Amino acid sequence: MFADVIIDIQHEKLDKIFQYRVPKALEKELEPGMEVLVPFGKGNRQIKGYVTGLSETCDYDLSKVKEIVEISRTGVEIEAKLIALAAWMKENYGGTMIQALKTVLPIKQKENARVKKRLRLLLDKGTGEKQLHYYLEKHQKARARLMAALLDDPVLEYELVTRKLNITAAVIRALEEQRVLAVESEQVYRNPVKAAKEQEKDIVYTEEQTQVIDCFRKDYAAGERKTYLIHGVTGSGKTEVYMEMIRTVVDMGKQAVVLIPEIALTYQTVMRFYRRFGDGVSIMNSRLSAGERYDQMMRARAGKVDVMIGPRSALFTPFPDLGLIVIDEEHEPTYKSEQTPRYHVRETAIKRALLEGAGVVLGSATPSMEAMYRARRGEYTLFEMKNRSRMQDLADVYTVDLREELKSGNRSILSRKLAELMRERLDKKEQIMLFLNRRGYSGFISCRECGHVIKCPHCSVSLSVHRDGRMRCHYCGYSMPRVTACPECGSPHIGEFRAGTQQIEDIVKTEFPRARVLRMDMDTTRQKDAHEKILSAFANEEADVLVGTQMIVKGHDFPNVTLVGILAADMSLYTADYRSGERTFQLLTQAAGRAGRGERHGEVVIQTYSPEHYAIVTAAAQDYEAFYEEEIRYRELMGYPPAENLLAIFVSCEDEALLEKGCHYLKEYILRARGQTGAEVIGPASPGIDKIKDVYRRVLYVKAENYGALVGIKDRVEKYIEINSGFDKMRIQFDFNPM
DNA sequence: AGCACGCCGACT
DNA sequence: GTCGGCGTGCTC
Repeated sequence: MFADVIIDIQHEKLDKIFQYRVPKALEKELEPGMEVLVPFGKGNRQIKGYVTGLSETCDYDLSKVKEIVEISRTGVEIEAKLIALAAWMKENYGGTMIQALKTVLPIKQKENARVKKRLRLLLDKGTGEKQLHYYLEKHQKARARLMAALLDDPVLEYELVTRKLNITAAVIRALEEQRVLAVESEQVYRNPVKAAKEQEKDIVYTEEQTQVIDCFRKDYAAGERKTYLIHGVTGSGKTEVYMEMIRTVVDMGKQAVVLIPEIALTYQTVMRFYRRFGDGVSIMNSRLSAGERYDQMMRARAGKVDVMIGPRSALFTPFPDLGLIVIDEEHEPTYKSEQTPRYHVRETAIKRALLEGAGVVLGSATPSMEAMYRARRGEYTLFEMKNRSRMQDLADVYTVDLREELKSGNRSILSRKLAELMRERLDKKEQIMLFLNRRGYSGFISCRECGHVIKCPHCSVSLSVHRDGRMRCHYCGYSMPRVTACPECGSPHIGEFRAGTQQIEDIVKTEFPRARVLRMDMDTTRQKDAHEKILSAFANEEADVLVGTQMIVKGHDFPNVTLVGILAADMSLYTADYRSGERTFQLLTQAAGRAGRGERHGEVVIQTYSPEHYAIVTAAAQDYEAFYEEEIRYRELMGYPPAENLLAIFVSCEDEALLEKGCHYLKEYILRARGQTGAEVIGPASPGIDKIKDVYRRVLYVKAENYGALVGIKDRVEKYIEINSGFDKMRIQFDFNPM
């Protein structure tokens, strides 16, 4: 028997799998995930490694294969479980084991911490120069080079020295022994936020909250570990429920992970957890350096942390006894990784919970179609929280038909209704948010008179305009020449939808010269902290109107905002993918939730060319159920997730002709390999942008009811491209149920 | 990362 | 010749 082992050394060149023979005595015992001691290199020095897999065959020169020395018992089970999770991720999302391990294991991130290694000169200027002359005399070029650099700047980055100055580790070690320099590495334990634990006054829970908490406690005490979905409207007090659940597991000596979309990780949220759990809370965010992040992970591993709060990556916190995983704002697309392995946090969290005997809680005001679908099928336990805990009523929502505006001669981006309400607010000194939803916008064609949008006849998604003037489907590759008149009503007012935040800012300034306007988009937030600055300026009422993209709808509470204008709901409604309706509903619901968070009543204006579209009708009525029913019917009809499963295969290559050929062969192969699974192959098509940095890109979609069938196809495709050298020059990536 | 090997200039 | 420094390549 042979074992695949990864070596616990942080270096790129060793970042691969080594095969070892398994001694007969260990055959029974050895399992993937175990830490082992293996001989390595010329001197057979013994080092730590992790077993990632076992096999009967070996594809390396047998005479060179060495034997595992022993199973090392020092490494606790923590890593073993995470490695098992990595193996599952590799299997279910594609990519290599190394890629999976890198996303899962904190040890591998240590190399980032090492980047922080520095060299410090220990000699003063005079002695240093003498030393430099000595090296020059002795013709010790490398040492002289390093010495000269150190005299210029007594502290140098390790990385810079080895890369730019071409100095090997041997030279650095020699000078270190001579006490010429010291190698420093940052190894300080830090807890980024400190707060005294305050005794929070006894919270009074609503009936709904109590019911959810009690049900969870009962299950948990009975040893039942389930996945719960909390569908709770904004303001229903989900966070208190999470905290109470976490309390339950923490009191049992277990730990909890709380996942939050990066953007929602505000000071306010974090402080609430601090007040409740004191120093046992630890936070991960993108602001932390790799070293700090590693420290956090090590603190968790050592049992010094009870609750880890953070985005996606916090899911892999190496807790000794994980009890609960909470995923807040479960529907957020940031929970899907954009790098291989393209895992989804929801599915991966459920898998981790299963491996470690933990529970999972998903929460959202607008649950994703996937989560609700599973809940309806009984895979998750569903809780509904329909009442706001503080006495706030829902905002009034007006839908404005932009076609009517055009007919009555108003060509402005601000409808008469919106302008009128804005004037009213400005007089009352209340604040306004104008929201231009551009996420995923991809240049669709729509008629200004009747609202008709040009869609793919096969896939029922919008066609996108390309540079060559044709309109294309990003799923199946269907294309047609750009139309000049509306095929429905014959109107010539048909074209690409264009509007930017800049333009809107200008219009607001001309129409309301006295209003103070702030703009928040990619341009104005490029600088560090600009994001926070703009939001706090608006919160301090330094401006009357905030114009922005989707980034303004998350996080902060603005009690003085009583009017929210959604300028063009269609922008997200007609992005070229099957999730556009869902995304629009979520964004509109969230944006509407921004109005009237304080004492005063809020109003929302939704401007659209498609007021009859179900996503808009149901969002205006704040009716999730109705939206879900309509949307799931569309998904079922078209065979889109969650009704069926979709595998995207991205193929890229510098040679366009080769790429076309490769895609063709790949499609042929999949058609043969699919067998009786009933899988369908669509494409190849352009994945939106068909060329990045001179590398051409295509995408193939495989649709199947059964997820396992897709995994099977992925496995066979991986083997097929490995065997056929024709694919050597192509890069192939898999993405299950892409977002 | 850390070890061996081979190359090269300098010193005996 | 030999010695030590330095760059390179390899590790199942």
